[in-house]
Amino acid sequence: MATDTDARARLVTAARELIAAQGVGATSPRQVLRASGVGQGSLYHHFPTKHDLAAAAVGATVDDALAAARRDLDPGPDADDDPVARVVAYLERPREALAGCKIGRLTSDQAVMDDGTLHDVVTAYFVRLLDAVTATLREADLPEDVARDRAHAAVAIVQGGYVLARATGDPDAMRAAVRGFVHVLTTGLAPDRQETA
Amino acid sequence: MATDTDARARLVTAARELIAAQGVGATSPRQVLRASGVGQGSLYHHFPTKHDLAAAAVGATVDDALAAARRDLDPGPDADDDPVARVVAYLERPREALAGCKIGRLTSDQAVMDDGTLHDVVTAYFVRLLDAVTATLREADLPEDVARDRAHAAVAIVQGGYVLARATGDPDAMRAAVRGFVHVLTTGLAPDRQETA
DNA sequence: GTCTATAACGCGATAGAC
DNA sequence: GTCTATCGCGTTATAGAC
Repeated sequence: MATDTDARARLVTAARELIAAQGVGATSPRQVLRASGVGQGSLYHHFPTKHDLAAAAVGATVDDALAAARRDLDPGPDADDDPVARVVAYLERPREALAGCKIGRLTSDQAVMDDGTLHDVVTAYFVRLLDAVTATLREADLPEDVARDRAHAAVAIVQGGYVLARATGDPDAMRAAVRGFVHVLTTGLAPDRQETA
Repeated sequence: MATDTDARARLVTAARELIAAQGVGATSPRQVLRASGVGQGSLYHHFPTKHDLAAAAVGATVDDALAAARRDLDPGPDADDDPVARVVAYLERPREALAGCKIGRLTSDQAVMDDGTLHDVVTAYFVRLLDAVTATLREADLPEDVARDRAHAAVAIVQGGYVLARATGDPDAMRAAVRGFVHVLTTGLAPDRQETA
């Protein structure tokens, strides 16, 4: 049992790292074999097709990412009480900007978009993330449609920040986008702070 | 000469469409051959390697995209005089959201990021786009650093909007992100319009 | 300048021994 | 459950005739 779990876990871990760096289409089962140190027959025993391996890897990454977002957004015991401050905390969380979003990047991966299962996993991640941000903003007494639009803007800033950082090769491009958005977001809600940051 | 230009042009046109839909890595010279209708020897005569073909295709796409952005942002004879209105026009320009950004998507394409020439072309596009938006916002008497941050936010909204639209399969996700940003952008600058849209 | 034929390689997947 | 060997295919690129 330990052997079983170990080989499987090592395969998934290696697949997650390779897929995060290269995408699903550009990651071959052979690369996963080399990185995990597992034999070829072993891989195809646990994961009959590349699809199965990719689904396990992407599913685990999505679960981790959603949990991280909820830690920023949910009102915890030692978390900030102000809902807008929690959204700002989500926006300003340190990220490996040059690596790109492990999930958002899959949006450009034909192997993912053409695979119903994988596409659904990516869709579910963003739907739940947008719902969580929207719910947080609703706590700030924003109307439903305004909260939804603002949530879309917040998530888009992070995703677009990744794109800008990778494109320019400068991690600060993402921080600049977040600063620009947070500035207009907070000055819009509190006119007394307008144009002072 | 007409034959020469024609075959070359057809190759580039076909390559642009395929690369826009699939990325560079997932687009094979064979696909370009089939789509363009030219022969194999012909392709390798005009473009000795896949790199050369991709560079010509991506370069042309970048040139077109920059020209389109400048039409929105530059103060033309019949364009809006208000610089912020011009940035809003850039943000709200109709886009094929579900197709993704032809250039931004290349940021997740390993074949592009690993190729110095292609990477440089993508970098140059975003640097010039950010400079153009920054310059436009500077006309609105914003300090340099605020204008730069806000320009990063504006471009990130578009790029992130593409990601959200593709991820959720809903073109309105991009429009929601733009609405959310434009709303806080304009209410932040004009307190009298605050929370009324 | 364009054609067909083919080389050399990596891919995803399978077979069958152990 | 893991191994090695191999299949059939698509890839990028080249060779050499026309």
